[in-house]
Amino acid sequence: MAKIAANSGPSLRDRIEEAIVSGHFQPGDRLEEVTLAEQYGVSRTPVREALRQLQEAGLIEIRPRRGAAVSVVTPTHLIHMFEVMGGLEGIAGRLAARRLDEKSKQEILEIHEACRIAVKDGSDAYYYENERFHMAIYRASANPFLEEQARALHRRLKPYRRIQLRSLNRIEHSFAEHERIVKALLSGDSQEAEQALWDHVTIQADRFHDFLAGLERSAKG
Amino acid sequence: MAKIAANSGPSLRDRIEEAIVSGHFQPGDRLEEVTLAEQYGVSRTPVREALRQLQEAGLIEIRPRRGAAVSVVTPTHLIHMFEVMGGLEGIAGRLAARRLDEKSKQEILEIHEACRIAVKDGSDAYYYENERFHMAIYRASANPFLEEQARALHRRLKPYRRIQLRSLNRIEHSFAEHERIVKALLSGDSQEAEQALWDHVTIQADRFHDFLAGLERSAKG
DNA sequence: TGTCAATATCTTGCATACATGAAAACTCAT
DNA sequence: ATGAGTTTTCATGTATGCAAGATATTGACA
Repeated sequence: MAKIAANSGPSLRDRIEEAIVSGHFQPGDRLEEVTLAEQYGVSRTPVREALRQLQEAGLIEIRPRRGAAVSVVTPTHLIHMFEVMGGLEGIAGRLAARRLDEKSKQEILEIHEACRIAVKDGSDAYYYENERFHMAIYRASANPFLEEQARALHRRLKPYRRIQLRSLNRIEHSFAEHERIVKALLSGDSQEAEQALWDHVTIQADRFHDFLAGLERSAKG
Repeated sequence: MAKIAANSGPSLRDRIEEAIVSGHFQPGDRLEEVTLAEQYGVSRTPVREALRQLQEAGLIEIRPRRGAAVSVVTPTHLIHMFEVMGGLEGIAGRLAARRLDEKSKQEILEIHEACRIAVKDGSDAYYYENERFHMAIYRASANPFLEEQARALHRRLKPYRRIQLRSLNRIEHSFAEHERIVKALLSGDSQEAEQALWDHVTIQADRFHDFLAGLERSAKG
């Protein structure tokens, strides 16, 4: 756990969250107030406040008198989270198909083309464009509350999405699913858009499951 | 703002949340740390921690150096929240229809019968049984993460649900919608269960909209 | 040598004091 | 009387001290 530079700008809560989703703090790591306070160059009070917020967001768990630790996410728990993500994206798609205005339409098409190019550039480029694609759909739902909820969960699932994008042919398949989504949105078919997004997201949970199973096999063999 | 008895048990965060959703603190009310600390018989530190958590949950807004205030929920914002609620309940229904085990099935049927009886007893009894009905569906989804998210939002929408239950014939209509939901769940029709729950929940947003329009008309007339 | 218990250390939970910035009140000039 | 500038007040943001509980360590005994 290297020292992290102290400064102003993003809130302490955001900075610790970033350290968690980026993997700097691993699941199960204990987060001691004094240690964090030293690392970020502040006192315990703001650290405590940040930890309470992260607890509310579900990223860490605080047990009375026993301190905070990064939430351990089991594969089962992860599948549950991807189901909710799929549900939220599904609603976003349902609403977006009905409410798509010219601006959002252009934005989604533009990002979709960027995705097409990124497919050839490999994992990192596609990862970035894929993120923009999903954010654009949230926005197109014309429901800021939904957008906020979706973004929060999306962010929390970030590390796991990155892993599954590396699996075989996943990028090509992902892009094909995007095409189905775009088609549904443009034609205003809300039912199809919802289903396409649900499938697109929950398949990631399946892929992650496969990934873990593969890990276990190679560890044992 | 009457003094609230201090004791141990539910966390301060939960107690303040209860005071907000029950209407003890109204939207727009400023929440001063020292005042709350006195009311609950603690110091500012735990109050601050609770406020940070409630901010994360969206119930209050904290602006730097300007303190905390109960979030003001506009009708538009409320509709957005009901849409997300409808989406979450829809997913719960979709999953529940597929995964319904004997225990959940019996529980839902039992509560549904209690609802049938409560229809005649009026608003308060039905309000209570209705809540149990929805919780049972969350549980039947066999997705604890979804259950948690749904419960949190359900709780936040509590006050507005109560209002709309008072509108004309709403209870009878609500119960008819429940029957459609139960039927879909029992027949394992996940698509229909999802749609039924979406309709059931989002119609509440419409009713609330009508309610507000009526208020404005009578205020002007 | 292994297990259990007593003690020591360490970390959290809460309270309080001080610093800082914003809103309100007040003064003065026009 | 009104508006701008200044001052004052007050709430928030942060740091630190103290108490209580949990974990780790050490030692005794079987």
